[in-house]
Amino acid sequence: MDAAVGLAAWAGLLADRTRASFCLALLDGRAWTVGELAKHAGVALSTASEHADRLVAGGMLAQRRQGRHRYLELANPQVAALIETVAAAHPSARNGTGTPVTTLAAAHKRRNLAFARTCYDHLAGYLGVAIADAMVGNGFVTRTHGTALTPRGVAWLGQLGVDLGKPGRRAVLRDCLDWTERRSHLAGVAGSEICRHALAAGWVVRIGSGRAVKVTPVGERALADQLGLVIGAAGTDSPGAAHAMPAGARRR
Amino acid sequence: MDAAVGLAAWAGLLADRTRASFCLALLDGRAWTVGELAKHAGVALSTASEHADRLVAGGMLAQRRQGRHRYLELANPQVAALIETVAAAHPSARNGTGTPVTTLAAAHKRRNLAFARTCYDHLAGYLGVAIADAMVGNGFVTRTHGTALTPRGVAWLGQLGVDLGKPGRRAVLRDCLDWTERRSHLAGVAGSEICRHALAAGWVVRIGSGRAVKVTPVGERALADQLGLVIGAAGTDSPGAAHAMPAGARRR
DNA sequence: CCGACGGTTCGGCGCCCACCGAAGGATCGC
DNA sequence: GCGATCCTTCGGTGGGCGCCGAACCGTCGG
Repeated sequence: MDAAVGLAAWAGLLADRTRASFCLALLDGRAWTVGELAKHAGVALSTASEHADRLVAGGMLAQRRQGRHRYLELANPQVAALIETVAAAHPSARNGTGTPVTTLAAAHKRRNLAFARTCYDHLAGYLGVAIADAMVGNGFVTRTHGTALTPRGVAWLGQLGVDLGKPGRRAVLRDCLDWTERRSHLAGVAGSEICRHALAAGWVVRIGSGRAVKVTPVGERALADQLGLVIGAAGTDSPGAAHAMPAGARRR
Repeated sequence: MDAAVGLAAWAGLLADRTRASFCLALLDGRAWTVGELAKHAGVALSTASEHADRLVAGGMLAQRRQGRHRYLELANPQVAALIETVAAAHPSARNGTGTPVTTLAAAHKRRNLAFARTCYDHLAGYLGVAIADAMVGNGFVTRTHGTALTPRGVAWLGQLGVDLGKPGRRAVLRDCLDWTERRSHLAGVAGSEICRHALAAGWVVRIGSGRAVKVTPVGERALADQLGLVIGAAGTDSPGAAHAMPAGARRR
């Protein structure tokens, strides 16, 4: 009886078309913003916000607030597995429309596809995290007391032709949590300038119209020379890559 | 989006306290009448009848009409496994402070349930998990690559008089998450046959009308002989003997 | 300072649905 | 035939909740 209440409450979280749509979308293992989820489900932002509240309160989703964004993801792998199981098993799974339910395994594959992309105005994905790590390894960035550029790092940027100018309101360097890698990459003015330079110098080029980018041979050499960073042959691009991104949030 | 509708519809079947109560009750693998379910859930007969309609229409339950009775049971083992999984995993463990007003009788009932019960058509609870572990320990079941019956396990079952027959659609052996022990017990055809044999051979007998069972002296001897499994002084329906439950033996 | 933008809160609307009691079968035992 | 039992159908009621737009707030970048 008591168990029935709990079971009903849990099922109730999924028992709404919009919330179910959220959860299915989040099965890709990434974190989506409220706005992205709203657009995906076709509801107003306010509605999506309220649904997000309920899903978080019910323990189905976890959230992380970053700046003016609110990122939502499945609370844990157990929840993901459970949703997958239910979604795969419910009778109408054979919907015939050829839209199979996304599995976590498939999502991992897709992760490799989008191994490099832009996030706002800086680099993200595997590439972004790798660059961040390499800069720490080379002593250009320190993370001992928060994340900051070292004098050597400033010099390195200057040698690339990047002038950070006078300190303004925007942080010079900031960590930005990468939701495919679940680790931080570099944002802020420096992150933005690194991205700008990488594009300008032909280290990376955009793939299609989305946020995905790929590393050119020139870029591979430059990254190896400049940062000792060896990029594996990972980045296979495919039309699916851009499609895998949450709609919206592509700016600039 | 299409999938979201289906998922929401399916979850919606469980997203009601009364219907969830039905499904949980039906996890004992028996067929219940509408009247029994109504009384169990504490709703009017008419209400129960309507809920039964919805659950049948949604593919969760199957029905069989016999004379003036309408028997309801879970549609298939897959549905049973799904419900059990969801019930075991839903995060109502921290369901809030005040809830459970438990009577002593209810507590005893629950202890019996926790000790040994049927789950759909196989054994669950402490007993179910212990049997599963013992079968692994005796080399009858392997869990190296998923859970499977070994040749020795097949032979053991044969010696009990259990013939698994030809492989059909249903898995021969499957793990089923136990919601009191939070560990896996054995389901599938083999799990079902073990339960059937245990009841037929008088190893266990049902307590009252619910899912709870208790191990008989014959069963104790048989489990010790066959599996080297020593069960403490059996679960019983008498309040005084509740202490006999192998409290120290729980978990591992 | 400003405007742009993502998100939240609030009031309100409308619909869905869980529930009940009463009336109406259907089936059993006699 | 009769009454008893089990169930279904139907009308009505109440509450919950999904949805929206408008107002508001905090953050970002200039």
